[in-house]
Amino acid sequence: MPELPEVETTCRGIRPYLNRTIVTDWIVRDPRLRWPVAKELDFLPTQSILDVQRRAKYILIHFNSGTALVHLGMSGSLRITDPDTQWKKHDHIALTLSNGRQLRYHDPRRFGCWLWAGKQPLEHPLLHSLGPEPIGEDFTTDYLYQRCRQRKTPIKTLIMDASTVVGVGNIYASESLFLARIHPQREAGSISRQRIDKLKNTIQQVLEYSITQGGTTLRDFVREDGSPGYFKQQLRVYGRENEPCLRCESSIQRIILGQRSTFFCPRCQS
DNA sequence: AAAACTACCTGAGTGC
DNA sequence: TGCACTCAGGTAGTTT
Repeated sequence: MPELPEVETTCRGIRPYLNRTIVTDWIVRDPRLRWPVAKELDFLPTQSILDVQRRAKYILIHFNSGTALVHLGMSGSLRITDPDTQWKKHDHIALTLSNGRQLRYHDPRRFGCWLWAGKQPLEHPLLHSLGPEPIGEDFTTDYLYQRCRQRKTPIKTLIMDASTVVGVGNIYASESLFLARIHPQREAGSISRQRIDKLKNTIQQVLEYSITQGGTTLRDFVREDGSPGYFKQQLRVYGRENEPCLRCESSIQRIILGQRSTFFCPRCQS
């Protein structure tokens, strides 16, 4: 499931192939994504690609006339291929480039999107009210502590809310809370500033380390060259229900929180 | 304002 | 082998 490290890995992977190329062809085999693929993208051929950036889990591809917003949803991936590579069942979109390569968008569950955001992409409705990047100077202990004040919501729900901080999905939320030794159901407003400081640091460490591993591959995620990410081997609680805690050997528990599976150690996390 | 919940989608896995 | 069913999850949008 693409979370921030997977999107960052994808961005870094495709950027060298896209920057300073010209779009020679734009192919949409199936426009039915979360929202229909934007019709403005039909004008991409002959345009130059200026840069590829990431904001939250959105990939921003900057062309001369504006920016495309690409989201991988839950099962999306982008690969660099040769144009004559056999299409796979859920390859929905392709962007052919002047360097002879092709960018392929694959998304079995079709929860992703390809939208047009014009010349001021950060003002697009999907981007303008997002919280700070977790790996960036705006995500401070004071900020996170203030966001928690008076909030009765479980801390896991709060850190997964993109208006608080972007990029922390279900996997990394469980992992960060384990490392910070905070119970996922703990009321956000009841946590001390010291533990919030610890949590802010563990969120950053987990995400940064996962990026060095190329992200986490559970099922679908592949890098731009088709290879998996290796952070799965580093997961301490996610997906380990009834397995021993790596710290105290208690049985890892799974609960449902905000409709999502949540893993934690009942002894280490209070 | 905040919290809780829904919808969107397909493949994998399970039980009969 | 096949059918019916559940589960997984990012996040915008709706309801309480």
